Amino acid sequence: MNLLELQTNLRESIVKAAQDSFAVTLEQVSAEVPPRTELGDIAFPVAFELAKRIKQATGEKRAPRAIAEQLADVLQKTEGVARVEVAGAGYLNVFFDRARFLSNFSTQDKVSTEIDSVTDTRPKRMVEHTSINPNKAAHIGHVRNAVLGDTFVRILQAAGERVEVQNYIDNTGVQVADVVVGFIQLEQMALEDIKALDRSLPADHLFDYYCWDLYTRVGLFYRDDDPNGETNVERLKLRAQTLHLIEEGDNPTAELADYVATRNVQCILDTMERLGIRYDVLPRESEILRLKFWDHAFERMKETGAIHCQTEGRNAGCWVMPFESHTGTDEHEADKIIVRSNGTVTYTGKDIAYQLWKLGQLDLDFYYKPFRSYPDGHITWITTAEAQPVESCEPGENVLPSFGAGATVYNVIDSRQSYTQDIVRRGVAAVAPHIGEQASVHLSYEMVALSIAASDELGIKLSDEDRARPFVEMSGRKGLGVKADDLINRLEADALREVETRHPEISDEERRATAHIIAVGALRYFLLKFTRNSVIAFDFKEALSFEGETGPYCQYSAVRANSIFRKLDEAAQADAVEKIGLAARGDASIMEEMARVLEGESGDEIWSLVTLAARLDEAVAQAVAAAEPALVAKYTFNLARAFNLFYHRHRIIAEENETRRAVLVTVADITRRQLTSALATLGISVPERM
RNA sequence: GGGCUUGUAGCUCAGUGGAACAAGAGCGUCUGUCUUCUAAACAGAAAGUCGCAGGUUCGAGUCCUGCCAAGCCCA
Repeated sequence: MNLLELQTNLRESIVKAAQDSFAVTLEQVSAEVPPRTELGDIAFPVAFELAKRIKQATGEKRAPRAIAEQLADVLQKTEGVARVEVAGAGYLNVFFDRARFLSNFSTQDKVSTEIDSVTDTRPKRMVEHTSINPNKAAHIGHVRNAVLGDTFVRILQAAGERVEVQNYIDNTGVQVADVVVGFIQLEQMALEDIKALDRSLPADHLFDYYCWDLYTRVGLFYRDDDPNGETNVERLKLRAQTLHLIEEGDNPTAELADYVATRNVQCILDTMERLGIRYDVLPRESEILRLKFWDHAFERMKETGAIHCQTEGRNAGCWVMPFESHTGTDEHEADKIIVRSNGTVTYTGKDIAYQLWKLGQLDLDFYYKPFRSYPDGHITWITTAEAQPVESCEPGENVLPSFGAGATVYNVIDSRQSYTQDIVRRGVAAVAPHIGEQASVHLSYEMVALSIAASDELGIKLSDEDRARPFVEMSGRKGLGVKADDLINRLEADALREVETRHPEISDEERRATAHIIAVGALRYFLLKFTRNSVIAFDFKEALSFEGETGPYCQYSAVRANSIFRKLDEAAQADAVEKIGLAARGDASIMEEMARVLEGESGDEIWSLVTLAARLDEAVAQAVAAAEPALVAKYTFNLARAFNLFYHRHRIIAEENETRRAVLVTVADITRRQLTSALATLGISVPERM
C-alpha cells in the first residue's frame, strides 16, 4: 500500500459516506497537507463543502464540525489509518499508522514498466522543444527551452506516459538565409571554402561560434555598418533572393545553406548532449516544403470551412480564419489571414499545417533516416523527402520508426508566441473538431534576459535608460547573449576547482566527470527553479552558485545519503532489511518497537521526512497537470533540505538501539531512493562523491 | 489603441481548489556549530501596510472591479 492507494481509499470512503449519510454526491474530494506533521498526514476540508451542499439541497443548516465528527468515525476504519481528528471549524485530520506505512513503503519495489515500443498502444504525448534556428550557437535562452522541454518529457515518462521528442529544424528560414548571405557576400566563400574553414576551426571555437559572429556582421551589413541605422533596401534584396533560392532547392545556394544548417544542428545537438538532452526525430522545414504539407492542409482547411476567401473589404482576396473572440472594432483584426492576396502563406498557416501532421490529421508523412546515434543505442532520426533504403538499420531489424500522430502535442515555445499559438490551436480544432483544442498545448515560458550586472560583465554598453530597466533583452541578431557552451565550460571549471581541493585522492578523469555532473546539476536546476511565467534575469553569480537552493545542494544531499551506505557494515544493513521486512509481513512486536521510535517529538521529525519522501509521485502528477516542471524542482529541494536536517540530527551508523538504527537506516534508504529518482526526473544525476 | 503576463523581505523567487495559533524559501547581513555517516551542511537572529483603492464572504496574498507601474505581443 503506497501513499496514492491510501489516499484513494480515503477518498472513496468519504464519497460513500457522503452519499449514505447525507445523500450528497461528491464529484471530487480535495485534500491538503497539514502545516505540521503533528497535525496529521492528510487533511480533508470536505465538511465545509458538505455543509454548503446540504444547505443547498434541503435548506437545513448543519455545522461543519458535526458533519466532520460523523465522517471521522467512518475514516477511522480505513486500513492503514491510526486515528482521525476533527480540528478547527471542521477539518478532518487523518493520521497514518506510521510503523506500518514505513515498513510497507520500504519493502515495495517499483514495478518496472518495460514496454515494447512496437506494440505500445498507449496514446502518444509529443513534446516539441529546442527548435533553434540552425544558423548559430545556442545561447542560455535556448537552453531554458531545451531544459524545460526535456524535463517535462522526463516528468511525463515518470508519470507512466508514452512520449515522443521532436526538435523542429527551420533550415529554410530567414535566419539561415542571413548567414548564407554572410558566407557568400561578406566572406566570398563557396561551399568548398566553407568546408575547408570548418575543418580548420579550433575545437573551442566551432562552426556554430563562427556563424554566431558572422550573423552579427550580416546584421550590420544590412544597416551599412551602423547598428542603429536604417536598413539598406538593396542589401536586403540579397536576403530575399537567397531565401527564395533556399526554398526552391536544387541549386548551389540551397546546397550551401543545407551544409551550414546541418553543421549548426550538429553543433547544437552536441551542446544539448552535454546537458543530457536528446531527441527522437528532427522534422525539417525543407521536407515540409518538398512534400507539400501546406498544399494538402490548405485543401483540408477549405473543405472543412475552417477558412474562407474574403471577397471584399481590406482583406479582399485573402484566405482568412474567422477569429470571433476578438471583439475588436477593427475589422481586419477580427479575422486571421492565412493566405495573403498575393498567394503567399503566413507563418500561422504553415504552423497549422505542421501541427496537423503532429496530431496525425494530415494524410501525409515524412521519410526518415538516422541522423546520429548514441553509445546506448538511441538513434535520432531526421526527415527526408524520399523513401530511404532499409539497410540503414540494424541487420535483421529493418523496422523504420513511425513518428507523429500524437494524441497531445506540447509545444515548448516562449510566451511571445502566445497569440500565434492560440490561433494554431483554434485552426487545428476547426479542421479536426473531433480532437479539438485540448490536443494542442502551448507550454509557454518567459524569456531569459540579462541582468544589468551580467551585461556589464559581458562588456555590453548600456544607456542610462537601459540601466533603469529591470533587465536587458538578449539578441541573437546583435550577438548579445551568453552562449550555452561558454556557460557550461565556466560551470565545469568552477566545479572542478572545488572537486580538486576536496578530493585530491581521485584520478583527474574522475574529477572531470564529477565536475561535469555538478555543472549540469547547477545549470539545469537554476533554469528549473523559476516557474515558467517568470522572466529570468540571468545573473552569473546566481547561476554559478553551488550553495543554497541549487542543483549541487540537492546532489550533495544524495551523496551524503549514499556515503552512509558505503560505510555501513553489511551485517547492520542486512539486519535493518530483515527487521523491517518482518514488520511488513506482520511481526507485531517489531512493529510495536518501530512505532515507539516514530513517536513523540523525535518521531515526528523522522516521520515528516518519510511522508515527504512518499510524495514524489504526487509532485510529478501535479507537474504534469500544471505542465510546470518547477514543481518537481521545488519538491526535490525540499526533500534534500529535510534530509540534510535528518542527517545532521542523527548518527545513523553509531546508533546503538537496533530497532532505532533499522528505522533510521530505512528512512535514509527511502530518502536517497526518492531523491535520486526526483533528480533523475530533472535530468540531474548523482556523483559518487562531491 | 487592443491583447497576454507580472507586482510578496535589501535582492531573487515559492505560495495549488479560499481556511486551523503562524505569509515561506534561497541569497545578502549578524550570531553560533567541523577529532564525528563529507561544513557544497546545520541551528538561530534581524528583515513584510503581499503595488494602490474598493467589492464579494464568517474569512482574501489568493476571487471580482477599477486604478498605478513594469515586461512582452499585435496594430
